[in-house]
Amino acid sequence: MAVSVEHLKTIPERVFQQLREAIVEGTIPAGTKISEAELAQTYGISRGPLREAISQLAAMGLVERRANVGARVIQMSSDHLLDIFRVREALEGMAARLAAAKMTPEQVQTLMETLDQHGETINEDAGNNYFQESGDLDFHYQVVMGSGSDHLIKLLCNDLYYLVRLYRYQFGMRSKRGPIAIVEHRNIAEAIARGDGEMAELLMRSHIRASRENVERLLTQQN
Amino acid sequence: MAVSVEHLKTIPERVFQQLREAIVEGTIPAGTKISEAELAQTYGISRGPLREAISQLAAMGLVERRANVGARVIQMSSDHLLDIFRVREALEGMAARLAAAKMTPEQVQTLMETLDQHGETINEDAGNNYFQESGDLDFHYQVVMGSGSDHLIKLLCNDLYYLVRLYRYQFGMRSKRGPIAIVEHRNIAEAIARGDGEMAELLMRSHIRASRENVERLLTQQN
DNA sequence: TACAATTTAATTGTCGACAATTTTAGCGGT
DNA sequence: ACCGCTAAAATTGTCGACAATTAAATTGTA
Repeated sequence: MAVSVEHLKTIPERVFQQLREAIVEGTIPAGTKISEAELAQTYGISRGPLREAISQLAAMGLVERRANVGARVIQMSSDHLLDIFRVREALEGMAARLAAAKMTPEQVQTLMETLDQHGETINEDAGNNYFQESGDLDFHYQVVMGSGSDHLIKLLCNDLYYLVRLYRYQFGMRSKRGPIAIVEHRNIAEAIARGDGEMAELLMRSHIRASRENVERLLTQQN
Repeated sequence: MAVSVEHLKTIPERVFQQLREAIVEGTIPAGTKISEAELAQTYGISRGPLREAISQLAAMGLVERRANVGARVIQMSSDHLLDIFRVREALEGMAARLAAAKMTPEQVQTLMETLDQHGETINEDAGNNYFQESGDLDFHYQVVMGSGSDHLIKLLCNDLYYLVRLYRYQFGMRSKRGPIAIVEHRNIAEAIARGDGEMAELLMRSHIRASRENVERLLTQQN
């Protein structure tokens, strides 16, 4: 997932992004203690900027910080995970509604092409969950961007989606909902394309709810 | 609005809260440049901890920060304000739905008593918007807490509600929806009390949407 | 050996000084 | 008087060292 990088002017920003990626990708495993001295040396910087980066990570919920003790990479509980789905259902439902009203024809066109591509990918390679999951976020990302809401974009694209990626790594569950999700995506996109915000929200919420219920099933049968 | 204060152990936390309150209350007016040197001297601290506090303010959207330039208190645009309402509609709708399922009888009891009190206050003193507005947030606060969702609580109570308070100061509009809002609050509370999550969400969203449309009207006729 | 208290070590929190960047002030030319 | 350029001042970014707190190790005792 390429992230626009143009202005990593300041050290905290750059280190924040690097740490965020390392945590999400699992390079720094869940529960790991974030040692300031160690990381400062690793990145060749002072502890000041590093602390600011850690604060940002704490603010978005990727690490938990306790005064005079330090920060640890969060390890997600089932409750925490299901909670995220509920917030996504609310926010992305609204995003879909707004996208139906505000997306430009070009954006809709791009969205459709993305879906076509996902459909092919899944046929060619039914077992590969990587592209599947990555593609899933791609779709949601585009819808949120299409909503034109700065707050929704910030909350979802800058915060929640990283938690989603983290959970996918930590729980590592293969969903098998891929083909169904593709169809649901297409239905949502068509509602957006015809400007039916009400329906777009309904379908998006239903889509995320189904995803949550699926995860809920996997969690209960696995414990 | 009393905030639990038990552990303002570290300087950044304490200063963050103080600055947040000063900004929301208008003590530091909109658009004001946040001078690090000046504030550090004012609070009698070093610039390090102060910068962390400013980062937190930037993360929650109360100030805007630019590298090598500094931070300024945000001045809310109409678009920004309406955007907040849409996010609130989505999040608080979900909060009400969850609250209907998870609120304890004691919490419901407290909620009802709060509403009784608001009703009296408004009758005694129909023109006083202070208690009205303050009471409004009180109600929403209790519902969100009742949802039991850590994420919703964080997003709404720790972030968005401060922006709401800020906008109420910056725009300073007297809504006159007070009596109507009270009735809407009561309907929402009753839906929650009887465990009807679907209806609670519907009513909450309708309530916030009405509030937004009212603000929208005031904005267009005033410009 | 197990446990508790005390001392030691390691880690986080805070500070003051220096470096880099931006903004302001001053100057000369047209 | 106005505009562009240069230099100075002010502000933010970064660093290294010290203080305060917490976690670990050691010792003493039952």
